[in-house]
Amino acid sequence: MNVEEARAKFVQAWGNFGSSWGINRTMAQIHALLLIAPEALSADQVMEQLNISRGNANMNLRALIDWGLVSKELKLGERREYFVAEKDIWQVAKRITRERKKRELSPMQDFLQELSTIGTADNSDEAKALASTVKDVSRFANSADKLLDRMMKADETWFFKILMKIIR
Amino acid sequence: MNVEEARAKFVQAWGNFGSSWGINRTMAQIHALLLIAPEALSADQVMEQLNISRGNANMNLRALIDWGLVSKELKLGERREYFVAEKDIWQVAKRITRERKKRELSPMQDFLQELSTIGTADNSDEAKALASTVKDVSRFANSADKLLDRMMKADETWFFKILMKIIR
DNA sequence: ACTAACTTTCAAAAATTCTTGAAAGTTGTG
DNA sequence: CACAACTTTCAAGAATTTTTGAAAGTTAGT
Repeated sequence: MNVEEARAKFVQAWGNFGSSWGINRTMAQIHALLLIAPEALSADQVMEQLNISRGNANMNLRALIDWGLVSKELKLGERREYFVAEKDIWQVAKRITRERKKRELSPMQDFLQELSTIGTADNSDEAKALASTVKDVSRFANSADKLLDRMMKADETWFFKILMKIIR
Repeated sequence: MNVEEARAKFVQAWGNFGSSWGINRTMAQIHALLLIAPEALSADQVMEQLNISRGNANMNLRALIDWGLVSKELKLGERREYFVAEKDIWQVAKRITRERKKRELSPMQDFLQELSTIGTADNSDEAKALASTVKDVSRFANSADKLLDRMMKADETWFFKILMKIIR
């Protein structure tokens, strides 16, 4: 396997991986492409290398910027925008965690909070089972929330230290 | 909000939550329905409560069983199968983690392993950038793998203890 | 072995999500 | 301002994923 093949495979694999994680295939592929690019790439280079349309490239690049995974880079005296990926994997993990937490965990917590205030007047088995499940899930979600917050404040060294302690 | 509304909202919300986590909406809704059901439900009851077809109910119930989140329950002298969800949220989290790890993390690790063996003969910037990214991602994936393994062996009490230590 | 009571399968339809590309928008330069 | 060089938008089309429902399969009881 030569380098070109390996690069293509990496991009492909990262795309599949991403799509099983709620990040769409193209967005993940662009991310992969930029992760292994020695230099910043223009939108046109991304379009050409992945064989995707201008609109698609633009939309997904913007999404990557939203997530904090990619940033624009301007070259002196050039009109065109270039893009670079954050290369530090620990930063990447933290940013993905932050976005997903915001989009998925927080709304769920708000919702559980809202549900937990329903009338305690009803004594049916249905009401009891619901209340109990809501309480358990809330407790779990709150713990996860705290854990992720702490993770995101930590630096990589600290993270690996904790990790080592946990896995002995 | 009465109990019926609250139950419906819970099922709905769990469905959305699930679908942002690679578990399809109906599968997550069935799971929610069973989580808050005081008693085991038959396939027909699930179909009726969620307004879905027999095929759909059957397929997703089977998937939930595959994931270890639901089990069949036979009532004496009855032909029909009933279904119950694992109610312990910690168990639920562990089983979801186990499945996703198996389906998503392991293939990625295998793939990175394979890529890491590519010829070190090539000295281009492209080759160096790829090798470096692959190495970093591998290291991260291996750590995550170990952490998750350990988590899955732990019991809930132990988990919360560690958690408290981490989040102080 | 036959039937009735269920469960499972799967090809086609529906729903959802992603992609395209052309048109509209923006911005730096002469 | 006018133009060229880009970037952004978005409605329509394509691709993918999910759902349906009827037919086929299974199993317990007689």
